[in-house]
Amino acid sequence: MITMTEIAKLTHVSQPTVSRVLNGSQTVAPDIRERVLACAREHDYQFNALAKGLQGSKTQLFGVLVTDISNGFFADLVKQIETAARKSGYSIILFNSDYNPRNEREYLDVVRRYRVDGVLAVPIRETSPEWREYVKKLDVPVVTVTRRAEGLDSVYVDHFQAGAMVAEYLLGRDFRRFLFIGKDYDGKYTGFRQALAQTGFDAWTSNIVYQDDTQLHQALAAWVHQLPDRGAVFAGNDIYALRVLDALRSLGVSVPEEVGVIGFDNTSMGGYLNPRLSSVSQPIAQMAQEAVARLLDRIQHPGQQELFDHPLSAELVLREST
Amino acid sequence: MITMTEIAKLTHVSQPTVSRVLNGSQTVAPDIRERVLACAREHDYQFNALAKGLQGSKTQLFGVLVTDISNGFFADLVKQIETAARKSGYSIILFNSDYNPRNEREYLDVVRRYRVDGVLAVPIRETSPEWREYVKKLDVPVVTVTRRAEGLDSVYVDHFQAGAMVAEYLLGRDFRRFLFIGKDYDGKYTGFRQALAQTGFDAWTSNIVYQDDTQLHQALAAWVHQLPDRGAVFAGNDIYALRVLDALRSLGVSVPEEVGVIGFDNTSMGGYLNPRLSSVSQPIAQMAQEAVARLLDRIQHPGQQELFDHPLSAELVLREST
DNA sequence: TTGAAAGCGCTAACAA
DNA sequence: TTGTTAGCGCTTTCAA
Repeated sequence: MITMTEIAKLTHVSQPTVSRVLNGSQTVAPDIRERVLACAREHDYQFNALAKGLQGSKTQLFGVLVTDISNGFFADLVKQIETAARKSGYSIILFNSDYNPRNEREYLDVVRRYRVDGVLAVPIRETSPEWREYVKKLDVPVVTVTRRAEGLDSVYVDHFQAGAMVAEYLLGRDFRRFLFIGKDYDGKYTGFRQALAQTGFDAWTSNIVYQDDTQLHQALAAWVHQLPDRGAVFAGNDIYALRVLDALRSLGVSVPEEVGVIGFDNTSMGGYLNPRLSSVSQPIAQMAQEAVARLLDRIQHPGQQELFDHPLSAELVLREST
Repeated sequence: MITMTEIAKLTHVSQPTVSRVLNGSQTVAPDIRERVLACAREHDYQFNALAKGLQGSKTQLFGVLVTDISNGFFADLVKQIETAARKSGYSIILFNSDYNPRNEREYLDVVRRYRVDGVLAVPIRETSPEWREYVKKLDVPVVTVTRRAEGLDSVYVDHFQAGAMVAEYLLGRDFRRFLFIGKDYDGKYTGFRQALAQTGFDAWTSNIVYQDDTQLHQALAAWVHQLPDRGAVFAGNDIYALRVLDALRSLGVSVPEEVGVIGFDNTSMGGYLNPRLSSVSQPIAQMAQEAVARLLDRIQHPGQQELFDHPLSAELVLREST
């Protein structure tokens, strides 16, 4: 691939002059400019981003760490991030932690090796103080996406509030027993429970941690069986919801007549399922844009103090399943 | 971030010696090694990948171009590619062309700027001679994934054969009229038609290009209406299939009794749909691994002539929808 | 308006 | 076994 030095030789000017032309400096004689540009075009010159990044800090690269790109929600998120980044001339190096903290830690190192200008991360252990300390010590600005991390810039949806909103809605739809699919420390579940507790339904709600389809099937069967009232399942994400729907179908339980189901993330398939899935929608594009904007801001104004911590709100998308 | 030169100063050795230690050279005195390693650890040294890539060619970076990461199939593919690449110490720069040739073209330039060691691409216009010429002229090895590009290394599933397989299967299931959702130049459709033609069903098959749900709904309604026999819809991908299923449901058509539906890609949701979706499965992990292996091979042995063009075979995954 | 020179962080000769 | 030197491709002074 041709370099500035080579173009300089071919056009009989100095290499810095080539640099000036190619970077659009106005202080170059028109004839030289023409000659250089023509030569660059002819040889399809592409600047060496590595050399550029070597002295100035700007590599025009973001590191993007997600937990699982094969989850439609994160796939959408990455797509939006890529789009937003590209608009500012940034490319993204993608990492998939697979919910493994070891990977997450390793990728934060890799990201530094490439001297990325910033990092967008979907953290696994955003509540872990050690993790936050580690991140803060990095010499790269990091913005946390979809989850709030204390002391770090975060662009996220308030899961606690979203969970409460789901509870309120389900109560209004005359569901009286509740099952959450996911971890018990999940903010959605905390908010969900608390809202239910206020109306005295605390005792009627439980959670199960998804392991595999057989386990889910059995747990659901048991739960459905002991239902005195109409129950609702709140799935931690749409993938779980899809499986719940399938399990209920094979159990012969009608949705939403006997049991309601609501998902989380409002992935695009939801609108086409049978029954169509109610779900909690997160403003993915907005999150991506704000996160990128915030990161660019941090890059342009390093050393700024105030944290960015502005939760976005989720929205209920109601369909047939509730 | 600390550099080799700084470590050299702190430990009173020369910078190349630091380089030797950190690269595991055995020709360094144990005490010096210890001192240097301790210092590097203490300051959390991370080598500068840009500086490294600047002279040697190896950046340990792959460019990965896909058409649409938000499609579950490609999301899976990217995940597998990332995993396979990481095993060889590679990171990936991700690009999403959104089926826009202009983007594709631009990203091929960006990829060169970062001096990636190789490119894995899901091409949009793999049949276009200009595109192939352009790619061949790049000084970066490119491996085409999921689609075959004449004259380029390609790791793909034979869509023509897969389409023929679908035709054969559907005929065996007593379907007698056929509708393909997708472009008429799609290899799947070509193979599908040809196989049907051999049995005299050519006149009974047509295709529609998906635009939006309303259009799909109307086209399906018309098609269903004029069905003299039991018909089957072959969707170009599972996303289309999901929409077809939904449209048929709202048309009151029962699947698979009146109309069969088969998808393509066998994305994970298929097994949970109602009815569960038959689909054509592509060996994603295998494709990713072979593509990465092939690319590494090209990088290690540049200038090798023979092309890699070995189609993998697709597999029918039969479920309730047919 | 242009060029010469230095230097970013590293690897790769070559010398000692 | 270690250090010196040069150079990858670029930007950034500083002179001319």
